[in-house]
Amino acid sequence: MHIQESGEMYLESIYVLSQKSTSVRSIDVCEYMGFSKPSVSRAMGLLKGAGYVEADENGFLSLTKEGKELAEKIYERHTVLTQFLVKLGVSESVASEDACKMEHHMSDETFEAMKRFIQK
Amino acid sequence: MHIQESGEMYLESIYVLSQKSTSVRSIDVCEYMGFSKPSVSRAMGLLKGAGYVEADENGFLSLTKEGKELAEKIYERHTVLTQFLVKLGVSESVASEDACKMEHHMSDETFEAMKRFIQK
DNA sequence: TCTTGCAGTTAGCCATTGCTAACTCTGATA
DNA sequence: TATCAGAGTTAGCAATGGCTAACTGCAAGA
Repeated sequence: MHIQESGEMYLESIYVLSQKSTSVRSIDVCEYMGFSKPSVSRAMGLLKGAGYVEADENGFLSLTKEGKELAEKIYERHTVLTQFLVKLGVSESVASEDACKMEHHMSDETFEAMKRFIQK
Repeated sequence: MHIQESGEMYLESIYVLSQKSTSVRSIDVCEYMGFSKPSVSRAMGLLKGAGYVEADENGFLSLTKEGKELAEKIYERHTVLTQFLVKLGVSESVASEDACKMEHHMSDETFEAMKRFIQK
């Protein structure tokens, strides 16, 4: 199942919020991402349909196995890319900001090369 | 004047084509980018309106001062980013492909850091 | 009980950016 | 001269992904 950059951002947000709190609702995603309720509602519907997200009867969101794998992948890219840029001399805040944008636009090969770089 | 990622790609294409040939037409941009004539036609209209591109009475395209500055900036990012990734151990073809996507998504600060890295 | 407020959904708008179909215009050739 | 091909434009479709307005449904407090 193909997923867009925006879908990756939503998954990553749910993943991050899940680590800070035991329950994540759509409204938490709204607040975290700065998007409106309808935008998040539609995105959740799409991600549910694609099998990445589930919601229980109270509307609490959780990632499926596939959703979690993808979210972890993106989140790892975010953290590695941030560290990588900081190691290159970029300021912490700009590094995190750029990581957020660049994380969706690189191949596994490039990512692995950056990972090797920060490990040595 | 704000410009989208797609606009940057069009400017970069015109810039690259201008260096290979003395005259660049819309149809050359179509062939180079793999887009249809209407897509390129509309993009040229927008870029003309935004003051980045001009066309003479024969339809030959040229970049304005602002257009050229922007195109050069993007093109420099492309070449520096490609070299940077190759230096990190990424294969030439993947480096160029990723550079094409990432060049639109990084701050000046990150770009300068990458430039410093390849110079040492 | 009635009302109020919060969470979520539905309907529909808008911009971006690709596309095809079909048109115009111009210049070259039969 | 008449036709034909190439370049460019216009009109309009589709998907993506934000938005607001307005709705529903529920739970808690007056």
